[in-house]
Amino acid sequence: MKELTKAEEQIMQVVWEHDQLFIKDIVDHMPDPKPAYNTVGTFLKILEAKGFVTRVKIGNTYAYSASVKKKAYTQSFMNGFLSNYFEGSAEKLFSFMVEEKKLNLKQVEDLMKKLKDND
Amino acid sequence: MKELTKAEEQIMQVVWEHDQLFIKDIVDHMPDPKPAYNTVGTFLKILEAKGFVTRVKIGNTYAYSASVKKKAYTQSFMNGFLSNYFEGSAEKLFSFMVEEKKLNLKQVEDLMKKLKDND
DNA sequence: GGACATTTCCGAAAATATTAGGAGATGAAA
DNA sequence: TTTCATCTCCTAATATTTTCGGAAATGTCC
Repeated sequence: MKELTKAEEQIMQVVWEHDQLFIKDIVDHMPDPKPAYNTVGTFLKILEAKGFVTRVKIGNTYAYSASVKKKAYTQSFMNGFLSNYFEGSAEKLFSFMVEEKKLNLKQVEDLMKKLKDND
Repeated sequence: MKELTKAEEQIMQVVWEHDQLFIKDIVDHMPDPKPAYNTVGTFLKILEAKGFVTRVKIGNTYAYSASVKKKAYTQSFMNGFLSNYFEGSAEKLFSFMVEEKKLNLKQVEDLMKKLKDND
């Protein structure tokens, strides 16, 4: 899976939030300082070439939507993160989060109960 | 905390693995294709300016070591990852890892026992 | 001392990423 | 039908990142 650059990722974050949207909608949803309309257009072309978005003509203009799901990208991004910082081990990341107080054990227990019920 | 670019990060990964080392040692530890000696030197200068490494003169040459600990950088990198992909929630990342079969519940239970004992 | 290897420092070329303007097309508004 | 706004496509400037060569300094080996 191709990687996203910072600016590309920002666009994708907006695209992922919506089913389908026009360039101007993307601009609207971008955080300030908003990029120029054409800047977003350029990135969408790049993202289309990389296979991250597709567009369809609606009326006389194009609407864009994500072709790579956020989940899939997250997955691959996480694998990189795991391999660079945790020797590829999710357990190590888990322990790290507990140590760093991102997760506390009580929360984990509750979550585990819920997850077990989903089995 | 400043961000590392891809190439800078690769250097840091090597520096983090060792207490202190010379440019040529870093080159040796880089994955193929190994960068030129001077390329590594340039990155070390950048990394020093960014505050990630320090150097001390040993004999007539410089030895480098990390001034930002891997743990600290991991922490800040993870926060970015969490906020971009999990609305800042470590619980969501945890659930994601379980769903994606990176973690299974048995492993987590075992780990939790260990972590509790450390309290 | 002269040849060779290593290191440092400076500078810049090459590659990549980011930003956006201009021109033409198209449709809507007066 | 002229004018205005919007959208697309093409193009290129700018900024950042990545890569490394050249020259000077220093030490080593005969």
